[in-house]
Amino acid sequence: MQKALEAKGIRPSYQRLKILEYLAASKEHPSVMMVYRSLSTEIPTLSRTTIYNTLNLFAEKGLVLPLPITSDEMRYDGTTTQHHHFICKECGNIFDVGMACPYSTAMEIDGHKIEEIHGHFSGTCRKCREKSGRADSSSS
Amino acid sequence: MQKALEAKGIRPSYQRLKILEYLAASKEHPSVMMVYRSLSTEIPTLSRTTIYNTLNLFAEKGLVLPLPITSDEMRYDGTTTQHHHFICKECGNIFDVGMACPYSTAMEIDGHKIEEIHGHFSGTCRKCREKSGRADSSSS
DNA sequence: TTCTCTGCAAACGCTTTGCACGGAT
DNA sequence: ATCCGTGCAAAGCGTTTGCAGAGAA
Repeated sequence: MQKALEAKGIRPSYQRLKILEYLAASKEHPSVMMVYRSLSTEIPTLSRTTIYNTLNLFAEKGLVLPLPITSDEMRYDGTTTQHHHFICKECGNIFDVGMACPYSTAMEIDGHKIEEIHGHFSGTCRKCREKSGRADSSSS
Repeated sequence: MQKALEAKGIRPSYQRLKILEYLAASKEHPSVMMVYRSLSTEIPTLSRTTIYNTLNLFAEKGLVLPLPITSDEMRYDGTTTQHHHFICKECGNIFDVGMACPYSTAMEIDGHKIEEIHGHFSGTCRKCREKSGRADSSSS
C-alpha cells in the first residue's frame, strides 16, 4: 500500500496511508464526510482539511477518481480502471458497473480528443426495488 | 415556446419564458451565472434567485437536464433527448455528442433499473488542439 | 382578495485558504 | 535548521431559504 504512494511520488504519512487503505477497501465511493466519519474513531485528531488535501493530492496523481455525480458533494472512487457507475435515486448508493464500454480513449469525437470516459446511470437499485415490492418490475 | 411551459403545467411568466428561450437557443450548456449574465442586460432586474427557482422547476418538470459535470457549478442542458457530452479540460466548453449509445432505459444492470443514462467524455476539444498546434495529434 | 412569482438579504454546506505547530530529514 | 504535513479557524462560493412587495386571476 505504501508502495502505491511512493510509486506516485507521495510521501506515505500515517493519514495518507489510512485514507488510501480505506478508499481501496470501500465499495461505497465515499465523500469526504464519509471518510471522516469512518476514520475519525480510529484517528480522533483527523481533520476534514487533511482529507480534502489528501484526496486532492491523490486525484492529481491519479490514485483516485473524483466522481461529480451528485450535485451536493464530491464522491471518490479508489478504482481507477475504466468502469461506469450506477447511482440509486432512492438510497443514494453508488455501484460499480462492469459492463463493457464501446468507447475508448483512442477515439475522437468531432475532432475532440478523448482522454477520459465517464458513464453513469441512475435509477432504482436492486435492493430498493425489492423493498418497494418490485412495483415497477416487468417480471410476471 | 409558451406552449412548452403550459404543456408541463408551468405558468408562462416573462422571466420563465426568457430563460427557456435562452436555454433552447444556447449551445453552451449554461450555468446559472451564464444565464444571468446573458439575460441581465435585457432584464436588468432579473435576480439569480429567480434563475435558480426557474431552473429547478424546469428540471423537476423535465424541461431541462442538470449536468453535474464540473465540480464547481451546475450546468443545464435545454436538450432533453438522450445524448452524451464532451467537456474540454482546457477551455471548459461543453459539446453535445451525437454518438449512438448502446445502453437504453429498457436495460437492467445487476438488477438495477436504469432510468437515466449520462455519458460524458473529457479531453481536449478540436479548437484547443488546433490552437496548441496539434502537438499531441497523430496526424502526419 | 387570494394566490403565485419575483428578488433582496441572509443562511447554509461543501470546499479552499491562511497560518501556526509539530514531526521528519 | 529546513521542509513538509497536519489541523484549527476563517473565508469563499454556489445554492437554498425567509420573507415582503408586486402582479396575475
